[in-house]
Amino acid sequence: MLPIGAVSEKTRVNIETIRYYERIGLVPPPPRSQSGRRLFAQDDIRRLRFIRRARELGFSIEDVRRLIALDAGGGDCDETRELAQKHLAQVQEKLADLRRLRRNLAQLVEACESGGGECPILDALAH
Amino acid sequence: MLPIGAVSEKTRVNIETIRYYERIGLVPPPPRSQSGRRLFAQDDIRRLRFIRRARELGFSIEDVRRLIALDAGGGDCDETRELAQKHLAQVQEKLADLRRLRRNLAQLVEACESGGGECPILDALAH
DNA sequence: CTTGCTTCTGTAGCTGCTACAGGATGCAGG
DNA sequence: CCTGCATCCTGTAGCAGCTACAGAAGCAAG
Repeated sequence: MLPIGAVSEKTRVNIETIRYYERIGLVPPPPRSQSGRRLFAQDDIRRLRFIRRARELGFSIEDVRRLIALDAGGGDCDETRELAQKHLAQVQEKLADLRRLRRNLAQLVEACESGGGECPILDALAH
Repeated sequence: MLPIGAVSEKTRVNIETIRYYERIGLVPPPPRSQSGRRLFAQDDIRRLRFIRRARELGFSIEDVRRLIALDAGGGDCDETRELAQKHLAQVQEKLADLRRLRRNLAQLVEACESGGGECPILDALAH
């Protein structure tokens, strides 16, 4: 049974974030020492790592909740894949948006570099 | 002089957002009618459009503030370009991050599609 | 006069944390 | 045993950039 600081190091999840996850019910409230300090078991550490990896893959907290449920429920691969595919599609969309944005921005910067009278960036924003 | 609803339509900036911009000092408080309703002039409309375009290019509110100042100050092209370049660099970074993310996610989904025993996605999250 | 649209203010909510303040505990050295 | 520092606790507020109310008031047409 480890205190929150050690768990934070082991899982690379911020202390405040661990407490936050407890507050929103993403991890179960761990037992406490006599003086009221949290004491985490191996299972909690596993779950926190699971959460961190899912977050690193960009899943929302709500998605993480579902993934945890799927994992606990024996691991329904079809549902899991569907969730991941949906998320992947959103990532693709964001990528497309960001690429458009980059193109537009790069064009303006380029126009700006080639000089001229009025600043092309400010000009584009104004008209 | 137009009321906020008309301005919202003309600029395609949400009514609530216009009021929000006024609150944070991004647009100056317009004069009011006798009954206290905002009345916007052509200049306000221009500024709101300017802001919308800058926001669509992904500039932060603070950046927009600077862009407005640059525009008002005669349009220093060097400074404007620098701002835009910095922003462009951030966009590129975000793109790189998102591409990494997509790769990882796509790999998992693919592994999942080819079937097998344990769900590869849940497995990856757990280990 | 009534109906229904617009606008007003002020406040709370969203996501996912992060950063305090102000207090209590735990542990190691002297 | 005492001191001092690290760790932990709770509760609240802040970040970005809006959006969504509630509850009141004005305005215009029929």
